[in-house]
Amino acid sequence: MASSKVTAHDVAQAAGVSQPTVSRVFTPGVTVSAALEKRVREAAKTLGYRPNTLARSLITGQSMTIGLIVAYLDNPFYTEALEKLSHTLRERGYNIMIFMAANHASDVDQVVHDLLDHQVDGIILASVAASSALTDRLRDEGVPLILFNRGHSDRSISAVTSANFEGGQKVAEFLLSGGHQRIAHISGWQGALTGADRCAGFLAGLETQGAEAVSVTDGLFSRETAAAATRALFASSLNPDAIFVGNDHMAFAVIDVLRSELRLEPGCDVSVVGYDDVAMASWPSYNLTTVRQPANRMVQAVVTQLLGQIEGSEPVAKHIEIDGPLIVRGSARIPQGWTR
Amino acid sequence: MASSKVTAHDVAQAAGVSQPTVSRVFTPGVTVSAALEKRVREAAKTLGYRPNTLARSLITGQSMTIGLIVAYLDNPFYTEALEKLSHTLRERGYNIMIFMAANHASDVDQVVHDLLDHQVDGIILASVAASSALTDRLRDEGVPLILFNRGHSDRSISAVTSANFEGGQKVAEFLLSGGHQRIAHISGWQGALTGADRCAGFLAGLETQGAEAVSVTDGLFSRETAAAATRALFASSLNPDAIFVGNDHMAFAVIDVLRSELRLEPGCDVSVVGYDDVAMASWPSYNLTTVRQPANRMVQAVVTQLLGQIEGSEPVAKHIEIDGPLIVRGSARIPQGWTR
DNA sequence: AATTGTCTTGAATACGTATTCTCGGCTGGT
DNA sequence: ACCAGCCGAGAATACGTATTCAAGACAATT
Repeated sequence: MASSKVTAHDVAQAAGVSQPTVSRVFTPGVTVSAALEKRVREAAKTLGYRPNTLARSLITGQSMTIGLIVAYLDNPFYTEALEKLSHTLRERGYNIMIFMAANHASDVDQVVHDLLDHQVDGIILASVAASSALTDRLRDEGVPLILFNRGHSDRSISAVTSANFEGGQKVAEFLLSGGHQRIAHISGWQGALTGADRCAGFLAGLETQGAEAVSVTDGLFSRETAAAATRALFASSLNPDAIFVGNDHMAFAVIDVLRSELRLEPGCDVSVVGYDDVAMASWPSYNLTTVRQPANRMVQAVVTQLLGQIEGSEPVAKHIEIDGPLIVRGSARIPQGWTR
Repeated sequence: MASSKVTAHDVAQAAGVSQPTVSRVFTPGVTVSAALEKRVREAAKTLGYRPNTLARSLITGQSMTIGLIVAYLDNPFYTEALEKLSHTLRERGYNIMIFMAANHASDVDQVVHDLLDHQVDGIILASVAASSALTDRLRDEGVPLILFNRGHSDRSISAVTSANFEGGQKVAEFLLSGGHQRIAHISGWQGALTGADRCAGFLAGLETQGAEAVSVTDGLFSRETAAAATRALFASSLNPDAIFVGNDHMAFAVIDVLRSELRLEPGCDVSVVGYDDVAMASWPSYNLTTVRQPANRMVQAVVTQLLGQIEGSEPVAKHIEIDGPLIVRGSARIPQGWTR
């Protein structure tokens, strides 16, 4: 059967052909006579030959590998995305080299360098910011980069996000239609465009109807920070009747505090709206009204754009925003006659 | 600064030395005179040189890459483990190539072959079963394999699990001490040793005290199946007063059904115990009593064992079981004077 | 029938690095 | 002062494949 290391030479010898012929048999799009191809394939099969991807990559310059950097997986939105990314890239023939990076620029830079050493064909940054030193380096190396769920001021680098500004607006409209008077916002991390845009859209949406938030706090995309913000909010005299939370992950923490510490029931005593629509949002315990980020379409967009840049069919960088609907559940009062 | 592709030859030329000297500078454990080393490092820095890992791997036969195959990430226990694995392996100088595989043997085989083509130094299977064809192939190639949170009857392949049998026993003891009379079990998938061992330990624990489960159903590690099992349980005349659920992920579904459909409060009307102690188990909404699987220690064990087999310091395969405590929270009645 | 062209295949080379081998120079011991 | 031994660096080679180049066979065109 298969011995430990079978090379193209071994197969060539067994089939009575030259090594390049073996290579041609395993290279799509290259033509070999039917007779030889059959001999080669048989020899390869009995010897258990499989081409060495490393050697192939070394010469073609294509590793067929994508580097993926993720900051954290606490937020299930990213695990969902990771799962879909993995499947989609695999369908397209690419592999994933994954790294977890703390969100410090130095750590990210280090990880990117590691990826470049491995000759990855492209890099996806999921919820991680890219320093300009880093983008310069990548441009220089000619390795495409794309941000997932993270905006970037530099339009020359690609990014896929949901329509965060519009999403924020939708929530504002929904809460105002519900007749809420004292609306608070526990925002996503303001250091990220994702968080800032949702916040800006929300505030703009309120302003359109002459309203204003009674409180805006940065929840830093963290459960603990959001929980603390909730306690502070109700310890003050503000007495909010609605809270828009920058993502579902934080919204769950807010609901937990409301219910178990403040004895307030979401949807009755206070309205809570999140952002993402992760699977857990539909679980009965939370039943969270939230803006859906369509992970499927976002992942498709990321893959299409990135591989387009790699393979040259879509060389120009793009910011892609994907619109998502407001999913109305029970955690926030539903306006009379709301149909949208 | 850095141009697109800088090779060791370029650096050698710039520093006025030979290519092998450059290689030696970047190979730990090889000695080069201080003067030359300095010249080489400076030239490398100004040119922006970094060694090409592919070329290095091709010749050394070490890719410094570990293949990781995961079945699903719905269960947060695995995302937690993935995060820790990533950090730990990176500290040890290894990279991760990740694949999601459906739990069909054919899919796993395909993925493993892809990994082998990439010359990975070792493979981790997380909650995925290994066919014997596959283990044979790996043994033949000399690539170490280790199972994470999955047992295997063949003792010649390594595996790290928690002490599932003992964990099940602990739950039995706890529930019996709590005076429960009609105890049901919604087990983990019986096709996996992990699920079967917990179940066996649990039943054995009951039997020790002359008790017996009123019902045992296979929950298949799935939320939907567990939810359906719960409904069936209470639609019958069994009227259980305690349910041991095969993992936390399913236990959350069970609690959701109990509370939102059956109007039963866990910890008062029914006791629910899970297994894993994922982060969510401590959230106020669930507050789940559960057996902790110490992800940290399990990951450490996986990495130590796998790298030991790769680097030859620990060549013999091992089954490692890691004991975890029962974490008592509010979802199950606490026996009088329980201190353990 | 002769010539042009196409198609197949083997020989040679390249990819970028690590390692073996060799040689020159240097140290240290007598 | 001489020689054994050692160390450091360059030349050559290897890793396993894809690709270029040249040559040969054969079909097609005039």
